[in-house]
Amino acid sequence: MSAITVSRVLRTPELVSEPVRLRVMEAVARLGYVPDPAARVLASAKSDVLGILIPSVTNSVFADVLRGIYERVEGSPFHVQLGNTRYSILEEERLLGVFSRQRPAGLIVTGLDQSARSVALLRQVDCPIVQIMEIGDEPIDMMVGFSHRDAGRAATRHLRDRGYRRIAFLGARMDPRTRRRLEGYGEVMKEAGLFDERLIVTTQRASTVTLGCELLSELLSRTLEVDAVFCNNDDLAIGVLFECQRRRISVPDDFGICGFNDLEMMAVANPPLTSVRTNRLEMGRKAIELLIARIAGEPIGAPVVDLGFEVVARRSTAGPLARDARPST
Amino acid sequence: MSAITVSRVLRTPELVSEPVRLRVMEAVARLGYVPDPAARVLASAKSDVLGILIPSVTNSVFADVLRGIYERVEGSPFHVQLGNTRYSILEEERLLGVFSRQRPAGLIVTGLDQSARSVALLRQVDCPIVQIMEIGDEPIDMMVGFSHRDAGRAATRHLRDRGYRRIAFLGARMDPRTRRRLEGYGEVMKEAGLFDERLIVTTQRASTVTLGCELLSELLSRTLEVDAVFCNNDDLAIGVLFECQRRRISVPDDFGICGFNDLEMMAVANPPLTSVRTNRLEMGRKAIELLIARIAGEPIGAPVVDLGFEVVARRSTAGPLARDARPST
DNA sequence: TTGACGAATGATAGCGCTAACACTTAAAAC
DNA sequence: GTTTTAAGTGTTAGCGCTATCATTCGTCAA
Repeated sequence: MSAITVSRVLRTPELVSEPVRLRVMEAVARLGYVPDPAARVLASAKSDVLGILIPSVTNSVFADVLRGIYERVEGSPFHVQLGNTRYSILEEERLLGVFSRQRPAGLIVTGLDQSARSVALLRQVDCPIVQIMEIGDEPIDMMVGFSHRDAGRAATRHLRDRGYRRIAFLGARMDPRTRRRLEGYGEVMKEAGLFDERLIVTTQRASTVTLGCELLSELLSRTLEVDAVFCNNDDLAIGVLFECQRRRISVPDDFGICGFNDLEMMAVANPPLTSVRTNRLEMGRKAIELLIARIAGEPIGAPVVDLGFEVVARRSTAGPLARDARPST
Repeated sequence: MSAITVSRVLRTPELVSEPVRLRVMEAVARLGYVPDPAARVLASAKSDVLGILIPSVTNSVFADVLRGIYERVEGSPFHVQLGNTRYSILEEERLLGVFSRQRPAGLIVTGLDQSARSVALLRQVDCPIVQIMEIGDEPIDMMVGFSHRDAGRAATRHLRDRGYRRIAFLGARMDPRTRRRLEGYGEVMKEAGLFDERLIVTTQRASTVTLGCELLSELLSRTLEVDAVFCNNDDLAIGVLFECQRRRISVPDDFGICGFNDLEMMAVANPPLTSVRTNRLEMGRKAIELLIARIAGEPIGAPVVDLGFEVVARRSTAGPLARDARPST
C-alpha cells in the first residue's frame, strides 16, 4: 500500500474503496499515526490556521468574541492562531507579516483602521478575510459588526428622551470604535442644542472600574451641572455607580448612568444599569462561519453583516422625574 | 551564493564573514525575503511554537495570565498557540495530541489534574513543560503557581480572626483549584469547631456576578444564621455585595464578604471588598521565562515556583463588632 | 617545504507529505 | 468484440528549508 493511499484515506476517504479504507484506518488507529502538519503545509501550500488579530486579550469584550470564535472552530478542521496587537497599528502590521507567511486558511482582523501597509498586505494574502467589531462601506473582503456611531447616537438619545439634559461622555482607551461612539454622542447633543465640551472626559488609559470612579470625579470637578453620563463601556459605568454611591448621588433621580456592551453584571447592580447590548459572541461565531464557508467555496450572502445593537433600558436611566413613578425593584 | 549561506546568515550570522553577511542581508531586505516557517519546521524538526492550554478564554483570571504570557513572548523568536480546553479533560487530551504533533518548542498546561493519557503524552513530548496556576509535589517538568488550599485556609482564617463565626463558602465552576480552596476552608472551619455543611453552596455553573446574587439567596434560604461568606472568586463576591445592598444587609457589620483573586474593582466597591490577591500576570511571565531559559539550555532554579498569595483586608471584612470603630471611608 | 588545522563556504540529501499524472481493472457503451 | 469511461491505486517529483559532510583556502608549526 502506498503512502498516497494513506494520505487519501485521511483527507478524502470517499475516493478510496471501502476495504482499503478500513484497513488503512485500522492501521492508523493501531499505530497511532498522525500526519505532520508542517509537511502537510509544505506540500500542499495551504495550512489549517485561522489567524485572529485582536487588540487585547484581557478586555472582556474581545474575550467574548474569542469564545464565539472557538465555539465555531471546534469540530472544524481548522486551528486558531491568536495575535495580540495591543492597540498598536505597528504591532498589527508586524503580526500580519508573521501570519501571512504561514499561508493561513483565513484571517480575522479587528476594526476598519488598518495601516496602508496592512491593507496592502491583506489584499495580497490569498485567503478570505473578515474585519470584525465594526462595519463600513469598503470591506477588504468581509465584515461582521455594527455601527458604533449609531450605537452612540442611540444611547445618547435614550438619555435625552428620559429627560436628562446635561449628559456627559466618559471615555477610556480611545480607540477608533470608542471615538465613533463619541462622534454619535456629539451629533445628538448638538442636534438637541445640549452640546458642551466640558461634558466630555476621555483618557487613553485602559478602561477599568477604578478609572470610572476617577473620571466621574474629574467630571464633577469641572462642573456640577451634570445629570447623566454615557460611559463608553460597562467597567466605567460600574465605577461611576460606585462613586455615586459614595458621594450619595441618587441614581437615577439625580443622575442617569448608561454603559456600553451590557456585561452580565449590569442587570444585577443597584440600581440595575442601562447599557447597549452588543452581540459579541455572535460576532465571533459569524466571522468564523463566513471564513469557513468561503474556504469551502460556498456562497455567502452579503459580505457586510450588521449584527446591530440594542439599548437595554434599566432603572439607572429611569429619568430625573421618575422618583415617584419608578418600580419597586 | 548558495542557499545554505543565506540560511546561515539568518540563523547563525556569527558563522558568516562580514562582507558576505552584509551582502546577504542587503538582498534579504531588498527582496523582502522571509523564510517559510513550515519548511523550517520540516527540515529542522523544531518549531517556534509555545503551546498554551487553558480552560477558558473569558475568565479574567486566565486573561491576566495570558497577558503576562504575551508580554514575555513578545520580542522572543517564539509564537503562542492557544488551546481552550473548556474545563474538559478529554478536550485537553485532544489538544495535547494536536500540539505535540507540531513539535512545540515548549508547552504550558493548566493545573495538576491531567488525565493519565495526557501525562503520558506530556512525558513523551521532547520539550520543556510548565504546569501553571497550582503547585504540587510531582511536576511533570516545571510548575508555577501557588497553593489554593493554603489560600482557602488564609481567607477563612482571616474571616474567623475578624470575629465572624457562621462563615459560608460560595463556589462556582468547581474545578480542581476551587475544590482545593474549599478544602482549605473546610479544614479551618473544622479546626475552629465552626463547620456546618449547610454553609457550603456550590454549583458547576460558570462564575458570574448574577450567580453570586443567586447563591447568596440560596444560602439565606437554607439558614439565616450566616454572618460572613468566602466567595470562591470575585465575580461572586460582587454579586453577593449587590444582593446584600438589595436586602439591606449591612456589610461588614452584619455580614462579611471575602472574594478571591483581587480583581481591580474590589478596591472601589462600597464597601471595598476584601479578597485574596494572586499573581496572575507574574504567573504567565514566569512560565514563559522558564520555558525560554530551558529551551536555551540555561540553568533554571527550582523547578517548582511558588508565587504565593496575599489576603488583602478591606472594609468588607472589618468584623461584626466594627460598627463604631471602622474608618469613615 | 609540508602537513595540520581552523574558518568560510558549498554540495548533497532528505525532512514527510501531496499535486499531478500514469496506470490498471472492470463495467458501460457502441 | 472493441472502445470508452470511471473508479481505484500507484509513481514521480518537489514543496523550501537545514543537517551533515565535503571542499577550499589561508595560516601556522614542525
